[in-house]
Amino acid sequence: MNMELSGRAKPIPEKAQRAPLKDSMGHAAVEIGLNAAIVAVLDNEPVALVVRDTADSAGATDGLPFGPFSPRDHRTLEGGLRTWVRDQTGLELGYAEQLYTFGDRGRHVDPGDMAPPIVSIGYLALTQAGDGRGVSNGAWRTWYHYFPWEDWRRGRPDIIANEIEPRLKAWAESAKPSNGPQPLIARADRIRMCFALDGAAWDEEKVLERYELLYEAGLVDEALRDGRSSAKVWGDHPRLGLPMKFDHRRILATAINRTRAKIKYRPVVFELMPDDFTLYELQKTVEAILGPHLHKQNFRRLVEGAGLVEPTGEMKTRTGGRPAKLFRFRREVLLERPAPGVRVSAPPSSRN
Amino acid sequence: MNMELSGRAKPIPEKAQRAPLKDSMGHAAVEIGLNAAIVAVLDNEPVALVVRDTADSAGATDGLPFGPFSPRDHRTLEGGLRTWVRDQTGLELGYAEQLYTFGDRGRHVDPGDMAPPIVSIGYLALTQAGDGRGVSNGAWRTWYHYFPWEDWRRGRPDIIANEIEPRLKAWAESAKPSNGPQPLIARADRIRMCFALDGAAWDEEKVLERYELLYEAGLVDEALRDGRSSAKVWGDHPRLGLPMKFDHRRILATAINRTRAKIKYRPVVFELMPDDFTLYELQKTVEAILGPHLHKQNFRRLVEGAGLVEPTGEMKTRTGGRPAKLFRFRREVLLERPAPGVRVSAPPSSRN
DNA sequence: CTAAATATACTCTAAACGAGTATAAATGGC
DNA sequence: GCCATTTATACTCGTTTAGAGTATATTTAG
Repeated sequence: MNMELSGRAKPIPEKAQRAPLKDSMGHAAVEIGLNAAIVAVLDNEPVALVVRDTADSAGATDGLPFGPFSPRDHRTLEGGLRTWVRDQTGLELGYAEQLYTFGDRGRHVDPGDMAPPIVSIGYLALTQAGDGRGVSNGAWRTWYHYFPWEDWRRGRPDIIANEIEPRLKAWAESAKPSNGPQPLIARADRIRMCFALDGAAWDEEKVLERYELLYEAGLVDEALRDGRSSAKVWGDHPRLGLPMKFDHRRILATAINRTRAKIKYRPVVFELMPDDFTLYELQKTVEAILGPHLHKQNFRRLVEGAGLVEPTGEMKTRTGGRPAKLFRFRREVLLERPAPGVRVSAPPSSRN
Repeated sequence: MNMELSGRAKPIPEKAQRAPLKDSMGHAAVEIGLNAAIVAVLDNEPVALVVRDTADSAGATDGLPFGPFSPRDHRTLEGGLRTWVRDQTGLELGYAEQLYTFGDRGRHVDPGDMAPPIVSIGYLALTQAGDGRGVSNGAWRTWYHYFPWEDWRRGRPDIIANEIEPRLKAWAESAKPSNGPQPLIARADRIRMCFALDGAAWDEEKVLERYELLYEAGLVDEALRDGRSSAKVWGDHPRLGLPMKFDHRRILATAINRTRAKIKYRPVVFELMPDDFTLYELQKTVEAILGPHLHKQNFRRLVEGAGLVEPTGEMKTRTGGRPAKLFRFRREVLLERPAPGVRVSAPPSSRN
């Protein structure tokens, strides 16, 4: 709590190897990592705030802002997170919610690298990227850098048919002559559902499921690094998305997943918007998060009909066409029954 | 992992006072508690599995099955949880999901009592209460013992109008002449929304919000115990629900909340049901969780229409009337787009 | 045999959803 | 300044779904 309030960036804490810690009963105490997936929309592009190891830029891997939770310095988990984010990026967090606590991670100890915390708590934060106070450290990067298969803005991404489908199917085949207990859902079915193969519909809310499937199949770099996959050599196949430090990519997947789900039933888009905006800008922001294109006329009807916005009275000219009315978020919806999100209606034509 | 597999119950671990633990960088390591809210439906009554201090039965407080996470013994967080539950209650957990990680708890140190873990991870488990293998320790108790204001099965519970409303309104009044920064939502509004006052509709998904509001207002025993409320004396007012150990009541509130929400959009009711059941039994189970009565004819249409169940071909006689067809869960829905839950339609007449 | 209880099929209406058409008001190139 | 283009916004229409009610079938209790 007695940390600098300035935006100057502190280096990510370097940790020596951990000595086994025990309390008086012999129960091991563990170190807890706090991690923030900070999401924004920049030029209709969904982005996350990543920090980079400044040490060696050669094998530098992106990571999320993070730091250990120390009950002595932080009164609450979220408080600790905000402190770390401020120190590392200069950003003062607004909306933040807890995502998940991960504890079953690979114990990779890359010599020269930091050891990951045993347990890490992931948070989702939503903010405006271009709200004046920029970040002093770290950079906004499209989340599609890490999850190229999630980018359906120009139709089904090629990487699915070219890379993911064949490699996953090979993985599924390799498990066929199993004599042990069959899993509840067969690998082939999981693959089909996750990646919309064989006519299945694309579900944009399966971000985490997809990443974990790829991890399990050993197709993302983290799986090999953690020693989870049997070090299969995929020849000269390109890597599937950029890897991240520790389990940060999994946390980011959880964050994207939560954002996509929550935007539909809680008014969280407005955390990503400036105070005043046009309905088209709002729609573009929703589309940046969700992917497919929405029906413009219905979108405006739904948003206005749900009482989510109210006109400011001002107009925005220079839109390239007829000037658009400016709207603001109608805060009072929070006092109405279950404050709704943007009920989106994707045209079936945009599926697949 | 090398623990007994038998159902014999182990006592809840007693801990001495904690010595400050630090790693080589000076970051404090903390002890993590794993807590299970195990939910079932017994005779159309929603119940949770609680364990009781056997030490002194006088001031005995109910608690959830729990124990510390020790990375040495547990490979995963969930694995550790399953071990603790098995040891303490003899129950082998089926469906389980992580709820939330709590870290901002009161540091109450009641001499003679155990010290609570600094960070506790709550899990929700769903199971059948009467599935043969009973529990060897612990008891199934209605969750309305701890949350009487959630029991709307016979209309609005009296405790809201008689106890909660006046005390909360007094608390809201006491904050009126504040000169500091106003909170985003006024206390009076939060009270109205949470407890459906002044014509607001009851939202059965605000379980956690309600408990936390009562905690903040100092109206639940835990608040005073934690030193969070200014020890207001509420005279001879009855206590609002039974208190629980540590933050277990908050975890149970989170569990109820999640169960009520999830049952609507994922097929989780079936974790609470035997393999074969009638549609009426299914409806009664849903109503036990959600509260209000559903429209019978529409319920069956929705459930059948969504492809959630399929007839077994058998009939159940002795229902007190015409025999009912037996159904089973149609597992294939898990392979269809977003596996749906029971889309319930509460008649507006049952609101308020 | 009859009343009461439950199961289940079917109908009806209003609202919501998804998609399309029409029109208004700006910009930019010529 | 005119016109093609672009964007904003209003309105219509058919289909689906939700909510509620009616009718009928089949059992048990007495």
